[in-house]
Order: sequence, then structure tokens, then C-alpha cells
Amino acid sequence: YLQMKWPLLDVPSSATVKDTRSPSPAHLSNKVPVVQHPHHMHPLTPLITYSNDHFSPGSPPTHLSPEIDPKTAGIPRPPHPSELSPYYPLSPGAVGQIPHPLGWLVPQQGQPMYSLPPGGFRHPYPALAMNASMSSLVSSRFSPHMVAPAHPGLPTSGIPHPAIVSPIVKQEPAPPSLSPAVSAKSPVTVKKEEEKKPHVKKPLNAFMLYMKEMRAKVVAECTLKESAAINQILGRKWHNLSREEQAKYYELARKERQLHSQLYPTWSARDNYGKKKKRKREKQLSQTQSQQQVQEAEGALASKSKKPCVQYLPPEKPCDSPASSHGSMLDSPATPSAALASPAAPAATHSEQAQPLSLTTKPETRAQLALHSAAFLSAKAAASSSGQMGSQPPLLSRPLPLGSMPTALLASPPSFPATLHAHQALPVLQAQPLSLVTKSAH
DNA sequence: CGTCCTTTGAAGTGG
DNA sequence: CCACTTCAAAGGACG
Repeated sequence: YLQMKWPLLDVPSSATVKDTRSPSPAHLSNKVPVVQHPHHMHPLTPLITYSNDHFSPGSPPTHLSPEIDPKTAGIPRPPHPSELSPYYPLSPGAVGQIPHPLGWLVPQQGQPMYSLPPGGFRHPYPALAMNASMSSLVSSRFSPHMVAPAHPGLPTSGIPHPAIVSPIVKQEPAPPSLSPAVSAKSPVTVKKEEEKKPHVKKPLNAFMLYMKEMRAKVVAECTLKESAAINQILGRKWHNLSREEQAKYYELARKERQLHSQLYPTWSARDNYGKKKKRKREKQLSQTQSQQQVQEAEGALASKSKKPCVQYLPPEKPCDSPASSHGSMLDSPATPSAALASPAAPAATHSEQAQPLSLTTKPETRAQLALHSAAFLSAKAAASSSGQMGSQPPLLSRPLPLGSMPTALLASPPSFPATLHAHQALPVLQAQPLSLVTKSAH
């Protein structure tokens, strides 16, 4: 099960640092530099199943089925020490310098941490060869000069942190000095290095990790390729995940951040501020709109009859082109409120409150998102008051910013108690009116 | 070519 | 402390 679920997160269980290129037995035997994989050609194909929980292996990809039934997903995957970051193969400088806090193994110097089979993705055991996060990782987070050293195996070239994005195709740059002790340099030198220091990207959060893993799957099952639409689906699938499943990604993201901070102790997200184009004004505008429509949604939900900004979507409708599925592509067999409700709670419990969302047009999107949040809160509160949140981490007891509400309601991911068990009684959010989400209510 | 779209989450800024 | 903003991935769409 573990192999199927997280095939490439597997690494040698030995505590000895050795070649992680061949992490596991047979299923990662092909050693092809990841860079040889064309960026535009995603290695994953519909034939590749890496998550039996979410997709039936072998079944033709006919429908996108965001419905995820954790109950049928098999045994909850226990924490595995080998769940380490595939995204941060330590650089040569890091090897031997940074004892990985989690006991992760580091790749051999100058070696790609992960490899792809030749000729695209024809691994004899595709399901075990690589998951989406791996593939997307290698295709997007490694630049050729990083992972394809002229002399693989030589300690000279290494594997910089995948978060590093160097626009200049050069043999360098290596990741910033990894050990504070090693970086005893003059301020001038430091400044100089900082000027040309590579762009270190933010570590991926739980949802981003999830997207990386699942995107190919969704794309394979849909005809659409537009990321915006895919992301909408993924967002819904994310909500459909069980608490336990999400916890895996939260934990993974936590490890990512931990490793990232170790690799780049001086890095700050601030470093990347302003490096992307800002679209502040529009965001503010739409935010205002969403706030307005949250209130509308409140009323609608309060009356429990009308659903403005909400379009019901045919449950069985497979995801198709955005145009043809206008207003329907995002639906899933699972009712959103089932997803919105406590994942651990029986999905049917709140399914009658389904408020499927169709994030189609721009103005509506925000509103629907807001409504989504509102419905989420509603479902959460309902679940809470009905005593079905016992297995959930503590929920916040105060209103939350709209943007962070779902997260917070999901129980403060950063403090997500991975070891939480169903028998543990936890304080839960008291059932509150939907107006909680608004400032005025606050 | 650069930016937008779209998602969630983390971390930043500013009041 | 709170609200808001930015960026992380992705790739088609668009100016």
C-alpha cells in the first residue's frame, strides 16, 4: 500500500547515507538523468496509477472523480519515516553537513535524486516508478545544469536545492552556503554573493504538494489542460480529502519547510517579494466583491433555499473543456458540503446540504469561493454541533480571515496534530452563524 | 514575452 | 493582533 501510495517517497530505510538514486529495490532501477525528460512532456500517463485511493488502477480515465472515500481508500497510511522530501535533494555542500532532522537520506553528490526511465515514461512498473510530484518535480524544479552534471558521480557538480531557480544557464550556482559555520565571510563578500545569489523559491505548502502529485492525474482524466481549471478541480479534490490524507501533505509540507530552512537559513519569503507581477488592485476589488457576496451567500444559506452564485452541477459529468462544462465541470460525485464537512465524518451526513460550486466566470468565482467558505463554515459548524468532529483537531474559536478560513477550519495546519486519533476528544468550534466570516459579525 | 487565471497555505507587510 | 498581499506550481490564454 505504501508503495502504491507514495512510491517515490520511498527511500532506503537504512540510516546510512548512501546512494538514494536507487532508493528502492526494483522499481527505481532506471537511471536516467531527470533532465532528459522533456519539460513539456509530462511523464505521467493515464496508465500510471500511483494512488489507488483516488483512482482506480486500470480503469479507463473516463470521468474525473474527485470523490474520494477515505473509508474505502484502504488502511490509513501510517507515518513513514521515509516520507521525505523529494523536492529538496541536498546539494553537495549539504551532504554531510546537514544532518537531516528527519533522518532523511541525501543523494550522492552529482547525482540526480530521481530518475526517469528512458523514452518518456515506460517504466516496467509505472505505478511504482514515479508519482506526479516526482515527475513534476523533475520536470520543473530541476534545471538541466543542476541535475545533469557533466560527470555524474563526481563531487564537483551537485544537486542544488530544487527551489533554486537560476535564470542563467551556467554550471553554477551552488546553493547558498548551507552551514552558518562555513559562511564566515566578510560583509562585502556576502553582499556580492547576495547580489548574484540564485532565486530560492518558497517551499511548497501542503496544497501545492498535493497539486504536484495530483495534477497529472487530473489532467489525464480530463480533456482540459488549463491549469486554472485544473486547479479548481484540485482545490475541490483537496477538500474532498480526508483529514488523514490531508495530514500527510501538511506533514510533508512541514518537512519541506524544515528542510528548506536548514538549507537556506537566511532565506526569507521576503526575498521573493516583488519578483512577480502584482495584481493587487484587482485582487482587492474582487475581494470586496467576494465579501459582499459572502453576505448574499449568508442570506441564501440562512434561508436554505436559494443559492445565488451557486450552480448545481451534474454529478456524473466528467470534466471536459471549460466551455462545454461551463458551470458543471467542477462538480464531483461528492457533494461539496460532504467535502466541506469534516472529512472524517460520514460523507452522507451533510450531503443534503450540498452547495456545489461552479467557479467559472471571474466575478462569480470570488463570490463562489466565498460561498464555498461560508458553506464550509456552515458544514463545519454543523458537524461540530452534531458531535462529529471529535476526531478533528481543535478549531479556531474566533472569526477568521476569509482567505485563511478554510485552512483554519481544517485545524491550523501548522499545528496539525499528526498523531491525533479519533478517540481523542478535542475542543471544536462552536456552531456559529455564518456571519462569523464577516467583519461586521466580528 | 510577460502576465493572468485559479487553487490553498505560509509568510510577508502595514495599520 | 488583524487584515491584507505575495508567492509557491502549472500551462493555456491573452495583450
